[in-house]
Amino acid sequence: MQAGSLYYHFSSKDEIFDEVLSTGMRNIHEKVAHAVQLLGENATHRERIECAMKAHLELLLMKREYYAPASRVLVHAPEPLVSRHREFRHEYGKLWDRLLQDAQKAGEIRKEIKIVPLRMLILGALNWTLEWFDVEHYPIDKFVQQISTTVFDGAKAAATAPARSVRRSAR
Amino acid sequence: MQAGSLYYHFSSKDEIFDEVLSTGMRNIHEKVAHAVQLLGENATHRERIECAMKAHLELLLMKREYYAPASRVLVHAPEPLVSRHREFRHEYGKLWDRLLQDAQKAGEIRKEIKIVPLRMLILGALNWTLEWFDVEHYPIDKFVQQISTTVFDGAKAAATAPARSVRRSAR
Amino acid sequence: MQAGSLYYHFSSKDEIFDEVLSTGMRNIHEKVAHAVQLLGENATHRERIECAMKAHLELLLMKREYYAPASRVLVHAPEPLVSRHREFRHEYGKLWDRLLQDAQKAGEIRKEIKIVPLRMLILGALNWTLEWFDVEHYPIDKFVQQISTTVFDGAKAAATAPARSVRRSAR
Amino acid sequence: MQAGSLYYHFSSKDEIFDEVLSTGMRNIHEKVAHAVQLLGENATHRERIECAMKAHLELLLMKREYYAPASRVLVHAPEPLVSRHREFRHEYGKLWDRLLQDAQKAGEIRKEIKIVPLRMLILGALNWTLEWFDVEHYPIDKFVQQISTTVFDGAKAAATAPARSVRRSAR
DNA sequence: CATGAATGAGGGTTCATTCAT
DNA sequence: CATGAATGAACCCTCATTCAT
Repeated sequence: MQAGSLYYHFSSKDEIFDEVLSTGMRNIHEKVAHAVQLLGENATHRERIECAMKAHLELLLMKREYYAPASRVLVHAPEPLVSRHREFRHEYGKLWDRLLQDAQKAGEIRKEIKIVPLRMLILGALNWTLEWFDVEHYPIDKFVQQISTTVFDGAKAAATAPARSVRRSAR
Repeated sequence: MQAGSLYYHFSSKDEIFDEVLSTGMRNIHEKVAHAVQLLGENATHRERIECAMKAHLELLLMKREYYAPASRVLVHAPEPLVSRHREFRHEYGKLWDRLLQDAQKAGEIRKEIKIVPLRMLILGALNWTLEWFDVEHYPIDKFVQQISTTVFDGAKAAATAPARSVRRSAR
Repeated sequence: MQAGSLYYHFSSKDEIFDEVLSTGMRNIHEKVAHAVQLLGENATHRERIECAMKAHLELLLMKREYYAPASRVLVHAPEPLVSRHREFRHEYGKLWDRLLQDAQKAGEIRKEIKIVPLRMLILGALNWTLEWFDVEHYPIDKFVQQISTTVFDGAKAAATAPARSVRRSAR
Repeated sequence: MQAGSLYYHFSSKDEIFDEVLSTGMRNIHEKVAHAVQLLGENATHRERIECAMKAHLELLLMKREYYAPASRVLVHAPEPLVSRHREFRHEYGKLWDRLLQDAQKAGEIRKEIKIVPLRMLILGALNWTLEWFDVEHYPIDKFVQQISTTVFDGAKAAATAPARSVRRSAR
């Protein structure tokens, strides 16, 4: 296909951006929602969240050629498009917030944990994989499991000598 | 300053990239190392790690105008430059690995936790803030504290009913 | 036509150089070959050579706007292109050498005359016209005739008193 | 020396051109005049002309790094400079014309030969060497001798069967 | 006298876009 | 629908020139 031919289907590059970006966002949203739904009602909330992580990460890394540029390119798009995209992201964020809130309500996540920062922590860790994760040499599942373990169970050693005891200095 | 003026100081756009990218990397490395060192010997490992998070995040977000484009631009740089940059990242990664390993040796992080994925989780969460964090409306410290709490202590509710026990049927 | 438009047809300035230079060379080669061929079999070798001179000179000077820059520009072209061009020149040189050799074999040029320097003498004289010849004020034919007379018959006075004998004082 | 430093000595690039081009012209003029003069009064006119050819060619090819660009660059210079340079060339041309005319007056060159075209023929052949002559593999003297032989004695075979006899067709 | 630094015009090139076919 | 061709703005870069020191 020649460059000029695009303009029969789209009226500008930004319109293509729009199409492409929202498709990407929609795909990830749908895949994650679908994967979680497939788990059925009997899964624990933690299982659902791990399932969401896995679905998100898999799509991201399997379609890396698509998602890596897309995330870089968004910033150059014109404002109306960026807003629309933020909408989508926001919708998608709500999906995660629901997952996390449900877990919290069910007692699988502590009350003191704030949902939004937790969501950003998780999605940040997941999205950043585009910059470094090597699918060839490390299984996606394993990384998901490690995030889950760290985030849910915590990295801290079992409560022997409380690290707290030392002085809590510096700003 | 006019576009042409740059070429007195640099011989090509890529050389500017190189300078800019490596300066950015060096600055962050130095700032984090320096901040941790200032803590002194009496700090717990967790405190050192929180301090590193804070230093990293502060530089990233205070010089956002610099770091946001830089992270997007790297991919367009010519290979030799990208390699050099990976070196720097690697060096910086080792700084974090040392912090985390020391914590693990000191018993502040569980033996089962793998250091590299943990580092990637933390740095991913930190770096991704460039995409969403709003310095005006939320204090950096607080986000650092939340990451730390989640990552160290875990998001899981206190060990009353083990989440695992819930498992019944699953899909 | 705008500058940018060229890049639909060529991928770089050097490619344009290449096209332009080789077309120029090809045209001159073809025109000269064709003109000589049109002369038919009955022409003397001298006539053929004069005809080649005329064809060469006419194209050069009628398309001066093209050939004058082209000859200046070649030196700035990248090596592979320069080599290719030397090939063409070499081919063209062989055309002249054939004309001259045939004349020599037929006894129209003395045995002692070396063909290559003779060719370079003639082509040098012809090509240098780009620097000075004024088509408006002097007929091309006449210059060709003068070159021919000089080169074939020699500028020397008829062999009455051998030039050597003249040696007296002079200046 | 830095680029800017030139502007203490010259006020523009064209002024440097001017200096450089006229120096080049002057040098060649002087060298040729001097060489001919050194020959003394007893030389034949042909010897003087050969000597001029040799001096011209030697300077041109020994200082090729200078003369080759100079001849290409002249055309890009501003009009006043080009005019001045034409003056110099003209002066130099007169030197040659004198040599040739003297030879003609002395009977060493036939009356029918026109001096100016002859001069242009000779200088064209000499100057064009910048484009092809390989000093490493061929002696300058020998080429001079060959030009001289061709131009003075003519390339034509001794008058046996007059080439003329054939029909003088075409054109 | 020389240099370091800046400037701005212009050249080579890319790229989003347009348009006739 | 698609293509070949052209456009013009913008980018990277060079180079003649200027100027303060």
